[in-house]
Amino acid sequence: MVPAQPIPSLLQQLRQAHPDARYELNWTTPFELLVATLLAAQCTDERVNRVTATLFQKYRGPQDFAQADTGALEEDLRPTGFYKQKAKAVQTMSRELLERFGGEVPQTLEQLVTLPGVARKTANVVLNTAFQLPSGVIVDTHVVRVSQRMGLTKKKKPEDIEQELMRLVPQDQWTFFGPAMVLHGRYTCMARKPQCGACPMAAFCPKIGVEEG
DNA sequence: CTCCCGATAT
DNA sequence: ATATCAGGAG
Repeated sequence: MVPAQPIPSLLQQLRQAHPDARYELNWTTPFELLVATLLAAQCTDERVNRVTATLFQKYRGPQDFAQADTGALEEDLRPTGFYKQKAKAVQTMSRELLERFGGEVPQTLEQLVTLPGVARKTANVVLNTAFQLPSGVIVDTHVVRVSQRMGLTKKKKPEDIEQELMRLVPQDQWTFFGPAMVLHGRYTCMARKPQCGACPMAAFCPKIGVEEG
């Protein structure tokens, strides 16, 4: 599909609005970012950061998560929601990381996606952010919503939307574009009450299906 | 498509 | 009190 406005100027405006767009999860190693991104499923980055601040002092690497008591880990992860699934995912992911990848976070999307709890969004966050690799475009709930509102896509499925965005946006922009769209969705183009009056991207938005804002 | 779940906005 | 937020697996 053809976007309402040319992509180059859209990217330029987006860069002006979010000059140093980056993912807002706190991490010090690729492994920590991987865990934090797993925990971020259905949960705000802010809450994940509160949990990981203490979590990463207690669990210093995949070894610690692999050997942890599952019940204790569940309690540590409780505030992020879906804590039983997440504890299981983090623990089995850590074990597979040790067994199959020598405890190192793999640097390809194909390998990352084989880990439990890791799908394209999580893999792209890790690759884009920790390794600066343009493996794909991060498509989370914000990017889905913003892309649709801006008329960049009419697709519904995140994977289809990612394909469309990868086609529209030059690859060397992907690691900027994803995080910038996330920030725009989080702070301006919100799901409930989009700030259309103060939106820097308004010129690129057909405002179709956007309720009063 | 349903389930997983706590936290915050309304 | 209840709706909404926000990914992945089965």
